[in-house]
Amino acid sequence: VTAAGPRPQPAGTPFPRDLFEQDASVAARSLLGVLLVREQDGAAPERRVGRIVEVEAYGGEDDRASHARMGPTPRNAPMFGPAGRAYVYLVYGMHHCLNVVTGPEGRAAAILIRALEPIEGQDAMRAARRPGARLLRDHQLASGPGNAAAAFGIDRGHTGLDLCSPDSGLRLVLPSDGFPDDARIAAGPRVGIGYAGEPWASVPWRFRLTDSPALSRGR
DNA sequence: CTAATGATGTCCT
DNA sequence: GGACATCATTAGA
Repeated sequence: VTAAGPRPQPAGTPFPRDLFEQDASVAARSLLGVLLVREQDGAAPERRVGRIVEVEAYGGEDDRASHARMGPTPRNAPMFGPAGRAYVYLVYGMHHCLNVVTGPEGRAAAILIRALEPIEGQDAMRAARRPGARLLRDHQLASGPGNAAAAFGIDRGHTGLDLCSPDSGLRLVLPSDGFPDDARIAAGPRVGIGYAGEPWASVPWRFRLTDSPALSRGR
């Protein structure tokens, strides 16, 4: 993964997959500032674009907070697959969460997308949220993992999709104005995984752009 | 503003 | 049967 800074981004350029072929915690940090693009679908005629502002890294069988902690299962199988693909799961029976698979094939790891700052297609995002949430400000449309997936119309049908391919209807795009400064990035413990015990409950694998208004509630 | 709680499906024990 | 990588709503200070 190369230097930050302005770069032209011709249409049809694939996202650099090698970014996801390193440790999940390193890759997660590098995902901050990257754009998630969802092409229009039947229900949402607008293109939707969001900047990733909050992520969490999850490891393999050793990470007691990871879905991969029990080894391969039908649900977590995508985590053991090739890097750069989507792993989407359902939490609490109703919310979808989008992850980017990292690491070499056979080694489970993934990055949870926890919050996005809407850049384009805010109306489509609002329409995709549950009825009660449609009076929100733009920066709240995708703040939180369940909210982000809902705003982009993501569900388990997207699992396995190659997020690095320019042909995918859901894909990643490098930021046209470069990666954010380290000074804007903060790390802290992951949310909602107290059951994992130490050191997993405290390891600082949640990364966020501190000055973004679109962060999730549990800072 | 914070705290409590119900919704709801899938996976693991 | 219990727990869950959560969210929206309601109740209370």
